[in-house]
Amino acid sequence: MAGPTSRLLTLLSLLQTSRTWSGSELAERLDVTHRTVRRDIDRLREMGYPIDADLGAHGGYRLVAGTSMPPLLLEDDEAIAVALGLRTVAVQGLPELEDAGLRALTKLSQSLPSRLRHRVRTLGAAAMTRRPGPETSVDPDILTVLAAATANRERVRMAYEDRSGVVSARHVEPQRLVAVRQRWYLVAFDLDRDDWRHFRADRISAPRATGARARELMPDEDVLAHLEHAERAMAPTHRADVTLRLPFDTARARLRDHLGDGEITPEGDDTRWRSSADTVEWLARRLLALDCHFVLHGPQELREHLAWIHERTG
Amino acid sequence: MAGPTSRLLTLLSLLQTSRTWSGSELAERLDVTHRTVRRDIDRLREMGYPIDADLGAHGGYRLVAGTSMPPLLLEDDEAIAVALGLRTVAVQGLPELEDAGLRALTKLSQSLPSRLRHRVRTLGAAAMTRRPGPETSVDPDILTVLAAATANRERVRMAYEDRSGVVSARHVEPQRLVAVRQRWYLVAFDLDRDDWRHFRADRISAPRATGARARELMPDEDVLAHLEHAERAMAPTHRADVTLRLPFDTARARLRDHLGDGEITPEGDDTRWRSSADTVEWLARRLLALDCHFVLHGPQELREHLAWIHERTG
DNA sequence: GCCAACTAGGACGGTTCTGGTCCTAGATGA
DNA sequence: TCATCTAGGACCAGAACCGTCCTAGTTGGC
Repeated sequence: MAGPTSRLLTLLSLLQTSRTWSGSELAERLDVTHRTVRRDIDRLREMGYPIDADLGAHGGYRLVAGTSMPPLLLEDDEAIAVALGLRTVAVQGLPELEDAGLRALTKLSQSLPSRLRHRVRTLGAAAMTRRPGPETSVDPDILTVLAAATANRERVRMAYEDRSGVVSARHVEPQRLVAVRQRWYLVAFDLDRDDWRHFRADRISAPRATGARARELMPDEDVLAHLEHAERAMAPTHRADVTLRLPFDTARARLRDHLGDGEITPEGDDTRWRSSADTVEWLARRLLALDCHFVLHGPQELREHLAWIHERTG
Repeated sequence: MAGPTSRLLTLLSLLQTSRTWSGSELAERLDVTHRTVRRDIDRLREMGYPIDADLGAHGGYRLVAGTSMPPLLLEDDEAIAVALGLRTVAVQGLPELEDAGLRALTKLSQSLPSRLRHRVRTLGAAAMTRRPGPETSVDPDILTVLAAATANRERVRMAYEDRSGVVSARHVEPQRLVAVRQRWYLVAFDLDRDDWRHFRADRISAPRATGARARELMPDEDVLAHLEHAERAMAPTHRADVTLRLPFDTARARLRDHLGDGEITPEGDDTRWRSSADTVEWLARRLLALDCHFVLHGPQELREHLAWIHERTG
């Protein structure tokens, strides 16, 4: 609590409580003079965190939206809420965001104090009390272990149940964890079988990082190619056909890095997009997430579903 | 980017990516010497963020779980994922956590850059494509505006639709925003009617803080009393009867600050709890969130639902 | 229309912190 | 064994920090 650094963090956390603080209040809390408080405020502003000040009587300081995210300083229960929220996003989130959600969740889990970790686990179980849902769901704990091991390039031991229901112990070097539609796949080098394999995350149990470093490396394009056929095996049941009011390049950029995107072709100034999925809900979300105008050519179920959403969201 | 403070934040954000970083890598990234990196690491450790180091060749630093949450440094897409996750937690989350979720969401929304804000909104709409659900849902944006105004003690103008469907403009001083079961209520002083009122959040539209300070103040116990009868009017349809394997005081503490908790009475070393709600799902979650052993006396639907959960979660 | 209560920011000077350049010690894997 | 890491002490010049003065400008209330 001595240096100016931790004081700045405390100051930031106070300002994040979304109320105004007068200089005197802050000075008292931080145990420094008014002058130093203002110098600290200046410093935060220089660091890019915009702080508004109300002049005059009853004035004060307030953190407002800027151009970049300030560090989030969370209380215990807030951290738990964030962790639980991220579980739902990562496991059954929006396309394009499953990945970000999992990254954030891993980040948070890594530094989550153990007393909170336990609460997240029990509350997480409690939160699963709704909607069985057709989607095969994955335990978020398993996902975070895999994500951490992948990022850290550590070997993993785990149990895997293959397509025919046989469970076997595996020793792998994780290469990439990727969401294809609403399923998570781990692409890894299988040390026993001495070859690259992909594993459906919902069939993995009890994974743990061994601490040993992974050695094998696979270029990203090979990872994608490797998943292509998992992709095909899924036999999606709905097929959307849409004209996006987006230039081809923009459309391709927004769809970048996702599998199961189907065909993307230029169509005048617009882009034609044909994509398939298991549910119209998923197609609808994918489409809305693109955040652009579009003309839907089919199928009818998707059109109805979009109309229903439109009606609900105003 | 000059001072040691922003360097420490950068260092923290690097260490949060859940991989190990060698001193040289960090030195290069932060543009300082090895020695300084180690001094920075020491400083972080002194501030209470535990950093593990692997000795020897291929060693490196890694942030591990400690006793308190380090500031979360999020990328753009991660921030969006967190915001979306929190929306679901706050709007239809677990009892005891709706409040924390909303606090965190308000915190984050307040400092969310506008370019991200827009994306959160469209993606949020896309995420609502599932399950109409019986619960009356609230727009998270409305909740955050109300929460910020309440925390900041600012007056609010809004439109309100009363029980009979009549919409009127209101000018109020928000006092407290509280979740009773799965509904949010705003307790506020109505400036036109010159009296305290409570408003169901899902009937509020287009709220905006005027910037003027609120003056009236109501003690917390009065707020609760004021909501009591909203509470009664709800006519819950399920009534749980449970013996909690918890001392009376502990049970009361865990149930503290929540309305609709029904009766809590001591029963030997345990505690008897009778509570009602609209859905068995809610009762189940409430019960599981207590994280204790219990004996269920009824009703049968709840017993079945708990069995189903048990089966699903292993 | 004045005063109290705020933010904003300059000048000064003693004290502390910072961060590079030296070291040496100990752990680890190839 | 050696290369490659972390750990940490000693030194020191320069930078920063922070309290104690100031003055200026803004706002709301009485």
